[in-house]
Amino acid sequence: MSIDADQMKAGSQRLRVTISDVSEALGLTKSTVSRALNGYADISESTRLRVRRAADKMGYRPLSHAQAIRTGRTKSLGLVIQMADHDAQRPFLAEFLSGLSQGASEEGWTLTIAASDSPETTFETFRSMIADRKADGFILPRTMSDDPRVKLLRASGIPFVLFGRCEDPAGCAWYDVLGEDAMQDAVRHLVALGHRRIGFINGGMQYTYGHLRREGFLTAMAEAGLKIEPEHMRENAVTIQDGEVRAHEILDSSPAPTAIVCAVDMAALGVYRAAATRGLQIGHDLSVIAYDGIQDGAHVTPQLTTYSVDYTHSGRRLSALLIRRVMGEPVETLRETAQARFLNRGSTGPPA
Amino acid sequence: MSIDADQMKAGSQRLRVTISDVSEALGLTKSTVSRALNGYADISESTRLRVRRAADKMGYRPLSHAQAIRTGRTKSLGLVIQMADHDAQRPFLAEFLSGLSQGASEEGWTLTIAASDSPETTFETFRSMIADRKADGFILPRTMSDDPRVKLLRASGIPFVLFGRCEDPAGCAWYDVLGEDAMQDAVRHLVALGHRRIGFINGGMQYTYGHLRREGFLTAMAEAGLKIEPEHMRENAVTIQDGEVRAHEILDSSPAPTAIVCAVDMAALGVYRAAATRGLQIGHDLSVIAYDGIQDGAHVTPQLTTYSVDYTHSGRRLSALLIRRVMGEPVETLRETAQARFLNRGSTGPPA
DNA sequence: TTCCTTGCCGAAACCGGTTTCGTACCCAAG
DNA sequence: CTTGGGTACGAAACCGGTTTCGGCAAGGAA
Repeated sequence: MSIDADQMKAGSQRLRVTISDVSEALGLTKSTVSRALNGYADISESTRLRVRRAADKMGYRPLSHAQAIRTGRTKSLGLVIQMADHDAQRPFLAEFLSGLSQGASEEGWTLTIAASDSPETTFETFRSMIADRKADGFILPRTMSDDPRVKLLRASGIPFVLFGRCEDPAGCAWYDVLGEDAMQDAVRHLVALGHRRIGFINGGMQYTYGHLRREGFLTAMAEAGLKIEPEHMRENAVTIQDGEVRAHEILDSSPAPTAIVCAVDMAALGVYRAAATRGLQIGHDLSVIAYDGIQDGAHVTPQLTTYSVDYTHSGRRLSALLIRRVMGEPVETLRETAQARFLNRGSTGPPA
Repeated sequence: MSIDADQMKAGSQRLRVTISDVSEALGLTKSTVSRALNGYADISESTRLRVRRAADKMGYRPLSHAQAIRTGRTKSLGLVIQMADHDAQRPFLAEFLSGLSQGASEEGWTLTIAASDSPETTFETFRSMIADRKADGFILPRTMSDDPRVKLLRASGIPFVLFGRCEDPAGCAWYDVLGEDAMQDAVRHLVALGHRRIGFINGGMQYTYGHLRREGFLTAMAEAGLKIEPEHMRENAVTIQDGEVRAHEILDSSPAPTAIVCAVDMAALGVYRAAATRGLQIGHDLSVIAYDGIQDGAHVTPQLTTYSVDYTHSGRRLSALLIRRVMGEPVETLRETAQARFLNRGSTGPPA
């Protein structure tokens, strides 16, 4: 008869196995069992094994909130979703959450989330989660250049990890995908195809990624000896509508660029629309390369050439890093970056 | 000097106000303070007020995990996101989570989420969350006709609330939007415009909503004295691609319908594509009415006429209901339904 | 006056763990 | 044979709350 069966019979939770049950079954004290399971040095290897086995056999699972009262750690990671930019994060929110959850549960941790409808309430949400110890640390997606969340957490001494990077690295652990390298690579790709006039539609400039991707673009342009035309540069495009508007502006210039690099896929889909309106054929009259790898990019014609980010994996890494941070590892050892994967699809070609 | 200032000064958490601090400050015992704050009857109104005020002034916030050890309640709501159908839920996941979070935090509860990559792991995810008491109850979105999650939770005696309805209402609390009424209304609307041949593209038939919306459609068709053409009926379309395929199939029939009702917006966007391919003008050559109210529906031409569901509000109600359920209210009093809101936009017109 | 409620609060146990401290035991060194 | 130092575990305090139980004092009925 399994533990589950026992529990079911008891209705709900009567027969939960506690640490006392384990210790009594072994003729040891609670303290010994506790230290054995937590790997203390003053427990002999033999009893450690004995305890470990008995605990497993009896189906003992320590209650994290019972541990929390003494250790102060809830074993839960906090995430505050800012609804203000949920339009921008909508395409990968599900994958991202999935990754975070996987990374957390692999270590027996959980993911506690809260949503804030406005930037002002974001602060209050953090404060109350911190005050109530609802999370041991926080994941901060969409890092901004001057991020108030970072200031708050830094001042409060609460561990956190960025999805993105930070100019002032003090106290900051992070995971990021090198968007600047992707932008650079995109330009090189277009140059190799023969393009000389290349436009750039950037994403939100309040975020650090905006500046980084801009740098990447400019670097590659300079490297190729190409001139930067201000009329070919636009910013803050994170939706299809944004992209469409910016694309028209850029294509109104003369000479218009023969290719456009977009910092985010959504903007690129807007470029598709603008091109359709103008009778331009993507991949022929106008080349487009973007970044993110959202699903919709595979469902337009031609398929969008882009740099794909694995948001599931990103989430998993972020959770892993944050857990290590909460457990006391120094931030310096908790910084990872990765490269986006190039999806060479149909939206590029030699200039017409 | 505020509490926050005290805490900041202390570095991290040294000066947390405990219930003992409050009781000592008042010359009472912990037990009296506890009962006063929790509304026990054997505390006089005057001391209750005194305690309440002192607690507020001192910034006392009970730790939910400290309470949990005795009460057994974590004050957290569980949500397991099934990645299997995340394509279908992607458009409103953010709003939904936001609503859930709002509803939870309004009562001082939190939202704990986990993701399961496959239907098989879903079960395991629930089991481990239950075993570890990570949540006091669960929200079950996308209710299925024969839902294994319901069986599991019912058998375990764990409270839950459905986003959707259940044919066997035993132990089920729920919140749902009456999609069948919307489908019915959609048909009436089209009939009023003069349509006689109306097609129907349904969503996932494993879900209860599939059957309900089908009933709604059929009821209104019968009511209008219109014949049901099997060639005009399709199912299991939850993505743009699904909708596109189904639309072509239906439009290949002859006589083809002059209007199509879709159970989900995504499918309707597929109908737009099929229509474009065939040179049919939506709202003129072919009328379309759908359901969900996703953002994209406002960004196609013509704008999609649809029944809009407020997923934020739905989430908020679900949290509220589940909390009441966890606190012991009987399920019979915890069932709510609402109507979708008709967005009469550009995708309908009289038959050509 | 006495007795019995009733109202209101204190004392202490309890929840399920963790952590500090003390100590019995064993072995090697003096 | 004593002494010193680890090793490995037990005893008990502790974390921050909740809940049971008991008792004191005031008030009403007998």
